[in-house]
Amino acid sequence: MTTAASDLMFKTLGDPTRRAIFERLCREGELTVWKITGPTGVSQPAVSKHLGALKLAGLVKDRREGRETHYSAQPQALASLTDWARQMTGFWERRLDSLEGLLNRMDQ
Amino acid sequence: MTTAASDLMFKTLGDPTRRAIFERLCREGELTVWKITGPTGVSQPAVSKHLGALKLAGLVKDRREGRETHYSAQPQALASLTDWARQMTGFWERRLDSLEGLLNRMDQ
DNA sequence: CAGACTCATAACTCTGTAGTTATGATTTAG
DNA sequence: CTAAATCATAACTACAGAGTTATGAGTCTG
Repeated sequence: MTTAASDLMFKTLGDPTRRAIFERLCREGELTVWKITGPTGVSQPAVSKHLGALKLAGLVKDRREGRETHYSAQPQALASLTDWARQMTGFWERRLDSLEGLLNRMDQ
Repeated sequence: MTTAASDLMFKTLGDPTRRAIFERLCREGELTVWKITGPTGVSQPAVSKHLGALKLAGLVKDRREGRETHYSAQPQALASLTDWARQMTGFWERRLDSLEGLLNRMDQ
């Protein structure tokens, strides 16, 4: 049960600001905290906290270089999310299949 | 930009209780509010509110029958989620490709 | 019709957390 | 060495929302 992983994933990506930061890192690649803070509309400490949460969920990694920290996205982490979705759809389809089977048996 | 759809999706599935309800509907199929309330550990009004949120996000549909309401999962709605994930991974890979191309050109 | 059942809504409380400002720890520049 | 720059942490505030109880609306039973 990877529920624990996807649990943290959903919780982390639930916040719009945090998700916007992650999206930008996916589009633009590695960025410093300063550059990320720019268009977000929130303060630098707020951005740092969001980056900390994303890192805790394994969605980003950081690399210190002098006095600046570079963050980059780790989209592979989204696998636990798509896995969960696939699993949910699977349960649903299997139910349809068994229903179909039942109807077929009733037909005979 | 399907950001609006996936925005609501993430927000809705962000709550553990709500996600547990959705998972159960995927596994067990159509259920009444009463049956859903059972193992959740929360009150019936709380469950009703969660079901309302799930319905608003298009993740479940309801069917009234006498004095009881039957809810069932709509896993197709998860498409906007996996689409978003695919898009994010796509941005990332495209960046790797262009980096690779750049390195190749520098090699020559 | 009276009463039990199922669900939704209203009104309210309370906790989690996203935001703030202030400050400290490092690092670069002059 | 002093000052500016970059980021993280601490302490605090404020609000969204998940939970509660109480109640209403609609439905079946006897």
